Amino acid sequence: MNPLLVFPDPPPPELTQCLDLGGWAWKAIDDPERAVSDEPDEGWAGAIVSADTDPDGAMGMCRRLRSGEMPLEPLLLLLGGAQLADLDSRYDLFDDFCLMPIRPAELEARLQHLFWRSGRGTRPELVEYGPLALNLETYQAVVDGQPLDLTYMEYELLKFLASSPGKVFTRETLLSRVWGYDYYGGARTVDVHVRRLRAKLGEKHAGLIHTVRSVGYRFGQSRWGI
Amino acid sequence: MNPLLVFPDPPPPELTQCLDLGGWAWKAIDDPERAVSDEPDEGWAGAIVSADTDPDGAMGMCRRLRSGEMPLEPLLLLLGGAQLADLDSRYDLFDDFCLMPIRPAELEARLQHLFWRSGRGTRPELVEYGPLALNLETYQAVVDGQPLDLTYMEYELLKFLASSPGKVFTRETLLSRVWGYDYYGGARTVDVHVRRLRAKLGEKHAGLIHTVRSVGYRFGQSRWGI
DNA sequence: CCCAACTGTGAACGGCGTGTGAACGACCCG
DNA sequence: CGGGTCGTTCACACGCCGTTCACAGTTGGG
Repeated sequence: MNPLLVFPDPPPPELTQCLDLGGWAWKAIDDPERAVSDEPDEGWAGAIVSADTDPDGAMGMCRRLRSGEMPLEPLLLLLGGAQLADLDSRYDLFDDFCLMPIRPAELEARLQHLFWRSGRGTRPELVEYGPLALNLETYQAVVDGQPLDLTYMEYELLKFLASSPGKVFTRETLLSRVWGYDYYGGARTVDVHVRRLRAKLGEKHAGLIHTVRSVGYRFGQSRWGI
Repeated sequence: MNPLLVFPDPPPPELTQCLDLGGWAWKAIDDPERAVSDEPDEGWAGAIVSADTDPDGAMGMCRRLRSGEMPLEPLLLLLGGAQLADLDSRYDLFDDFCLMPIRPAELEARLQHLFWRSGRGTRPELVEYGPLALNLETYQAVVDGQPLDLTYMEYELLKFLASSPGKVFTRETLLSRVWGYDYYGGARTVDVHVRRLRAKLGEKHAGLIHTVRSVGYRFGQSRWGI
């Protein structure tokens, strides 16, 4: 997922701890200018501004993030109970707030709720390996920036393989995990799908899927560097 | 000001104390039916649902208040820290939540923020994507400057799809999010509505709604990342 | 070097998911 | 009560896509 913009730098340790625990990507920024210059290619997923150490700087940061031609959303404000009075008639500067000290479960719920509200739902999960990237939300696959036109089963198979790079799967395992536990069909089905996947991956990347003779298939380099 | 609907009856004393202190008008309701029958002439200003004594009843109340043809907004949910886990994927049932025990200043700020949002809202009143534009206030849809004559369900479906361009939605997801969480009906309903939407969008823009075979539907080009 | 086992490949079949037209039923309005 | 609108359901046809098969190609061991 795109990283969250976090202010200030360094952020409160209890905040970073919660974010890391929840699996959120984030990047701390101290200077409003950096919000633009250091913006990731895919843009910010949102922002968390902590007002505990530098309230004025925090509110200034909110203003800057909201004033541009591309207002940053969603924006979560962290503050102490004593700062609640300062919020009056400044409701345009943030989308939600959370009182310190942080309760991890509350922070997580507020983030989830914010992303749900913003229409993006929960964060899109990505599966990446080298030149290959799978977006589980849009059902899109990309190699070297080129989108792949995969069918449903091709996508599911590639997703399963790429989720465990280096691991060898037997045909039986693939059939039961990708096709379904109760699936009963020929093992050659896997071969054919692998062949089509390699064809669509292109000559350059067909080698991403290795054949392990007498065993099955493996995605990506072996973990032992073979 | 119109009164706030408060659940349950009687509400927690610390809640009524806060509301009275802040000068909010309110009226306690214990039966979801009463939400309609006892509705003031001017309508409810919003709702506060407390889940501390009867969590299941509270969630049921939220559902009822949100399911009608006129969903009640804004809705603030009060709950204990232990109930945070139950919120998962129920983010459509409330607009904001507040942890117990209540801190008066926080409750006040959340109410103010909620009413600010519902008034001039951070909520986008426009949904735009390429040649398509939806005016959420006037329920009007426009493609290439040409107004579309959409029915209610067509509009809701298009709005939901266009709010998350690129994301693939299963028919089940669309039924639960557009038609309602408790809707039970055939998945082919979605197909027919999509077909009519494509027809009204015209041959030129029918492709805005893509079919993702074996999965569902997607609006717009699949953008990478988001 | 030879053979057996395994895998890649092309083609063909068949199932199933989807598009489409039409009909039904609920609801509103005159 | 009758006409119209809108949402839902049904039946059917089409075409994609998963599966299977036969055969050619490849690998590795004896």
